[in-house]
Amino acid sequence: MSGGDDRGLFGYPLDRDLSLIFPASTGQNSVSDSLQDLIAFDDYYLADPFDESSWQPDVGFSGVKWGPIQAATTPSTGGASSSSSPVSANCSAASSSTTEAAAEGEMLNEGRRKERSEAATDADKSELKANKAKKKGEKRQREPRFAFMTKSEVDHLEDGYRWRKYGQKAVKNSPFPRSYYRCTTHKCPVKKRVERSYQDPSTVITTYEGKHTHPSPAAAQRGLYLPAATAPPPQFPFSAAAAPPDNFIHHHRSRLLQQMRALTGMADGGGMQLSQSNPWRPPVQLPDCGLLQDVVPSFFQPKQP
DNA sequence: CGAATTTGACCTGCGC
DNA sequence: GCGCAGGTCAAATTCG
Repeated sequence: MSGGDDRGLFGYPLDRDLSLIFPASTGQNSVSDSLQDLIAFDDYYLADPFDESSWQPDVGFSGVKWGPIQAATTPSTGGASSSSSPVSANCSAASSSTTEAAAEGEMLNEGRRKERSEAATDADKSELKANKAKKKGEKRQREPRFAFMTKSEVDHLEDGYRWRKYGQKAVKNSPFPRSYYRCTTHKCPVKKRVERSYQDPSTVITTYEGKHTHPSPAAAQRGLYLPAATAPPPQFPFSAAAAPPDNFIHHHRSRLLQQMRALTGMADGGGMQLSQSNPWRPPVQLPDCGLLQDVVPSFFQPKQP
């Protein structure tokens, strides 16, 4: 982080800025503690949530290497022409496979259920075989994943969505188990895995997979989320208005600031000016598809003309 | 009593 | 083909 920058993400002094994002009820650490976390962890990210090109589409924890992110290696599935170029920053392209993958996964699960059921008919079984045959030769495609580390006492961090735990597994070379959660909203394909780092037990590693097809319940409850017609579902695990997981923005504050500066063409270290007419309104036009908007509460965003 | 969690079994993919 | 590890299912259990 550059020195001398005592302005927060939205131009407020840091304390106030972060408290806007993290209401007192959600904050576990003091702002200064969190900023220390930021410094400590900024170099140890698995993927940069603000740079889709760093999203690694098929990286399980076993395959994770800590360190700088390389260009995304998109899975080469049957003639896909993605080659080695980074994932497009285009929103629709980034989300295109989500529903298909979810449907496919559901089909496989359905097949398993039928297979296990003693009542499964021959017709069911043949249908299952057909499905399996269809799947054969197609490499199963995973949805993009995004992982981040958080210093926290609790494993399951509040992120505004409702999750149901559906599994837990022991992790090789780690005394801590990995928990599997699914979004409880009907037909929402998002899953997340939570595990504690064996290298630093105070650190929780959370991996999100997929994109929510609905606003966060927490946001809806507060009436902050725009209607679906005007606001697309969040492209990022966190909804626009819901509080992101604890420390998330704390950990990525420097990149948020960088991106904000890039968007505004502001020189590094320059403070942001707030609109006097509307103190809640940011002085910048956020991109339609930027991930940033999913972290920045919707009420910070300027209205479309 | 319904919802959520736990947990052992099972499936899949991958490396050898 | 075999074994291992990750991921998921679903019955049993616990919780509110």
